Amino acid sequence: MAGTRQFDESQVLDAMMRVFWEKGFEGTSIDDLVRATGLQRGSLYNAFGDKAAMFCRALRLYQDEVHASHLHALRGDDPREALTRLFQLKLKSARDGGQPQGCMLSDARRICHRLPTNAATETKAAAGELEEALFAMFERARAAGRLAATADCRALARFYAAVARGVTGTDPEPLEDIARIGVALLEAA
Amino acid sequence: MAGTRQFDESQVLDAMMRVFWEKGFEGTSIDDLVRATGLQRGSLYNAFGDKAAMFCRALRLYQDEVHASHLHALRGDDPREALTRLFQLKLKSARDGGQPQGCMLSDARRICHRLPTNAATETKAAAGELEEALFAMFERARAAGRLAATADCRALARFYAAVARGVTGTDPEPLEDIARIGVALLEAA
DNA sequence: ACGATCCTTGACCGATCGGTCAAAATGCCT
DNA sequence: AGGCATTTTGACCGATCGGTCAAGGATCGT
Repeated sequence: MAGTRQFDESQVLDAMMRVFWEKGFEGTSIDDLVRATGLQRGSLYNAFGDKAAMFCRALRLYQDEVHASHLHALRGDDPREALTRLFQLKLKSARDGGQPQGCMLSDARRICHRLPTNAATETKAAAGELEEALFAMFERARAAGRLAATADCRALARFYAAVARGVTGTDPEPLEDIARIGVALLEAA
Repeated sequence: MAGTRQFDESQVLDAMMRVFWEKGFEGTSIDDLVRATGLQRGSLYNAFGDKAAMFCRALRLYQDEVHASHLHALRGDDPREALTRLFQLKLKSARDGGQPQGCMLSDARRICHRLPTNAATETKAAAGELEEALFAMFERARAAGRLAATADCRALARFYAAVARGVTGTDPEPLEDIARIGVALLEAA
């Protein structure tokens, strides 16, 4: 029963991410993780370090899986299509129902003083990535003539980043409305 | 040193609200509240009940102070003015710096299963109040001819409620941009 | 085959958690 | 003045917290 790793690390990380995502850092106990992963206490500590390190690894997975797909949706220079793709992603995950309703990043920001310093700065940076991706997309759109030359790309990016933050945990039906309005209002800009 | 209340309940509630607001329900210990209020453990329990009850009282204060002012901003039938007032409130509290950056309601929703059932439903209801206030305001605006007759008030309300949720914790400068865009885009609807 | 190395297991640690309680102290009512 | 009700106080409770560790078993290199 020992000598070599008895578990798939990525599966374990996925289980940990779900727990942290759903219950938050403070609300998650090591025993919660033991139950969710099927591993024993000591194995968890041996593999990852301490609770903060476990959270960091789970957070990175969260960013890679959830966040990265959002950034990818904002490719291209057509703002209407890009925003539609972004909202479609949100809608899909809202309909799935499988995932928790909160946002791990917002929880991470609240408790970042209890994390290693590099993770804290990394978290802050990640929180701004969506705005940057939106900004870059809007600038491409303006250069391509799909957006008025006078459009304030920075302000638009900040605005739609706020919308994206605000829809986390929203039910599918209201989310459809929000997506429709979000795209429709863009036409005016 | 006893026999009659030695403290001002509203002051104590205000202190408790700040702690819960900043650290969240799970992240707040009774000792935190003891330190913040200056009261002793037993006095807190004698006055309020248990931790969940303390949180409920603090949450109600939060709703009355913070939430109610937002609802009040949405009076009248001029959507541009109403939204401007709403954003101005957010901007003011962002500049104050005195208040924590998170949203107590979102924390409350996460841990509502640990609260008395009535508080849980009350919390869910409160979370929808802003949307309802926006909806009513947009309907008044449409009736007054300040909004296109074809405007989807429900969808607009849901959209701006998402924006309002999304700006919590945002710095003043980006918030100004968001407010400007939010009002400007409305003109198009 | 054998020692070095690594992983697993479950008991265990001190600290802190939310919550309780009896005793002391005070104010109120008659 | 005197009994009653209420608040304050600080010690105390069992449960749970995050974290550690020695013992035992399995694998690998030689």
